[in-house]
Amino acid sequence: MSPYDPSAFPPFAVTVDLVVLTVRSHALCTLIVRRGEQPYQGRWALPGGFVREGEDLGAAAARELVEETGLRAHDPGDPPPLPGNGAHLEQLATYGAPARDPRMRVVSVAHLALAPDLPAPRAGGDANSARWAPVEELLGEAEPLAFDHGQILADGVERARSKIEYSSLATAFCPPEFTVGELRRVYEAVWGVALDPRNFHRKVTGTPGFLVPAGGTTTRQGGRPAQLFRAGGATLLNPPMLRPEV
Amino acid sequence: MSPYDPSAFPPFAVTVDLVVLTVRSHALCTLIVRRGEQPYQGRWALPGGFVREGEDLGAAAARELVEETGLRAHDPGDPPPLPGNGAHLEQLATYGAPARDPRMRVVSVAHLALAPDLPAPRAGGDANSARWAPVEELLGEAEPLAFDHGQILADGVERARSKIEYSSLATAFCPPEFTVGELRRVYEAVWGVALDPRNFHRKVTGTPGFLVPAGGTTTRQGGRPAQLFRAGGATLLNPPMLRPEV
DNA sequence: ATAATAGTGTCTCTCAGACACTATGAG
DNA sequence: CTCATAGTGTCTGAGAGACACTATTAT
Repeated sequence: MSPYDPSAFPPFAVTVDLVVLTVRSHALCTLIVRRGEQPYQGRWALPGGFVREGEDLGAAAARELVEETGLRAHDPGDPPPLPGNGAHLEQLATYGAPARDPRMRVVSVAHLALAPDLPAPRAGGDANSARWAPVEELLGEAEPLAFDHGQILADGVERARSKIEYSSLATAFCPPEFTVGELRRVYEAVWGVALDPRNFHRKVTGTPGFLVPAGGTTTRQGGRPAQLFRAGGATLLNPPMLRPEV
Repeated sequence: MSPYDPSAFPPFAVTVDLVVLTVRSHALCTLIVRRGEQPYQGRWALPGGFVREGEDLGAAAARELVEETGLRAHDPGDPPPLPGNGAHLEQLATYGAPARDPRMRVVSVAHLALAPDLPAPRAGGDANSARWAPVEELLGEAEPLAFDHGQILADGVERARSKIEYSSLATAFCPPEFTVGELRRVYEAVWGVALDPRNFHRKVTGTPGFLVPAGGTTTRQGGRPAQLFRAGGATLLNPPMLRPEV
């Protein structure tokens, strides 16, 4: 069969939706915006928008990320261009059920972004129209997100949970310089479990290339001053960090 | 920002492309078809086609799979509806670079299918227009696939290679009843390495729920008769099978 | 002083990798 | 017989989990 006949094909709208995850006060949170129009008017939804003509999918996701958060994305392999102001961005999955939008046929290419805590939502500058919400309460049945965004969020959270097992991606949730304890609290928040601080310390400092000493110390967590580290070049964790009770 | 304005959006064509993998005579192979029209006329490409109006993305991929191979797909969680005639099918990634098709804006939702060896290509019944090719030679630079299909194939192969580490997906390459040695040869072909038969045997038979005895034995590999097994209910392998030299 | 967090050392148990050895068929 | 593959047992070393213990700050 020939791949297609360019003169006859059904037209689709293509959008990108973003699952932006961060860790705020010991909880995994995601960015949601309030819909101003029908359908699902007034309901919370994931940020997103059209892919423009001549725009690549990843570029559209990066543009939306800047518009919604001010965060500049960098590709998985590259280091952050501006230290402390970069976010990890990767394609998640594509959602195209025929009736997922009641008005027309829309295919959405969802992307997953991981960011440190710093930025406050600034969609329209209105705190009532955008906020960080704990994923725990969004995935409950109380007030579901618009469209199929609940499913997209669940898929994004599961991707993040599994990927920090075997990669250094958890450092994307941290500021440029961070302590072992802060990194451990990221794992604990994302997985929702408690990890042994001693074993965690031995594991991450003993994996070559995972962490590199940044030189200083900090007491911002209280207690004995902790060494500061930067993310090392190693992107693959072998052997992986083990998620308890799986 | 509002997700979109339904009156003004650039139109896209949406297709599905298939990376169909199987193991033939100790080599990981993929299904390719010869293009009959411009662009890339006469070049080999991945099978694929338009998503129809009112058709879900996964349904379009399953339809293309039946058209190209006669294989019926089943969802990851479910057992094969017809024993021996099912293939694993899952979404891989979406490719939408603006110039990936010179004629118009096409977004392709690539899918990955894993199938046992049995079927012969039957696209148009013409052996010259469809064939199983070892991925090794397709990923070399000799005669690249049309469009960005070389990249799609590489991504699909990498997905398969990593996923059989921590899941029971390798059984999707096997007939409904298979021996431990046949399963081992699947791992060896997909990873391109040699595995110790004794340690492999101990690992897979010692993992609860991975394999269930089917009752009989076979000597189709020569040597001492081997027990036949079916894939068990366990889909997640914990601890995972380790890929050597990583 | 106490509380809090950082960091080290030590024990045990599981498991991967290496490999000797036995079992059972085909020729 | 030989050869091929199936299957079991045993040793060793790496590493995860549990947890005692010390170190260094704030209050």
